[in-house]
Amino acid sequence: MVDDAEKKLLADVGRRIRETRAVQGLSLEQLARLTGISAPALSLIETGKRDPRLTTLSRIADAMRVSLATIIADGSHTAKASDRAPSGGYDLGEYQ
Amino acid sequence: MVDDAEKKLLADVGRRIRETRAVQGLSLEQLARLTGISAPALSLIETGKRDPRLTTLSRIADAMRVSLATIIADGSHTAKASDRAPSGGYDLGEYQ
DNA sequence: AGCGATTTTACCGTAAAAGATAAGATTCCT
DNA sequence: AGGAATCTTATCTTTTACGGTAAAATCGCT
Repeated sequence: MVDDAEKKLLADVGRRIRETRAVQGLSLEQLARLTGISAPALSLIETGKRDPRLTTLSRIADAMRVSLATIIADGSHTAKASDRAPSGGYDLGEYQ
Repeated sequence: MVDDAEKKLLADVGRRIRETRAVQGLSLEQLARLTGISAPALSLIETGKRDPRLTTLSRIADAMRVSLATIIADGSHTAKASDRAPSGGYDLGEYQ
């Protein structure tokens, strides 16, 4: 996680979790009990300082009764799956 | 990761990654070069034997030019975000 | 069957996630 | 201002992801 786009991703996901939690009026302590994830760990995730595992995100989404997609919702290629990034960094080149 | 639903989640996500990779005609070795994730690690993820970090999934999605949502696409509450799980396991009870 | 490519598995080392706990720092009250 | 709840940060321990490498296993091929 040295990358810059990755830091943004973590920050965005964390912000969405925090917003969802706020809407439901849950404290970190309450969400910790519901998920089995400690409050300090949740805090780190919500503030984008930790790179959570897939099942960790899943437990958070489940506890708050929202889809994983709701929490992740990446801004980049968000839907169609048929969009070509014009020149987005990687180039398959000789491979493929 | 002792849970059963979590093992299913990892298996599902792994299967989707493998399918996407197959469609694009990439080998593990090629995807490894594109993502910076080793081929053995990718193999473990695709076979549901590893619980990947968020940025790891993101790098895989980016390399294959698909959205994170495409790869994750949880089956449970998959979209609307306004669906109430009738009694899906957790009960907020006194909290909330 | 045999060969090459691809994939899986095993082992080791490093880094980082996650739990527990405690101590600060904030925020929100009255 | 003072106090309580909430959130953040730090430290320590355990677990696990990840890379590298190498060895098996599997899967086309002709």
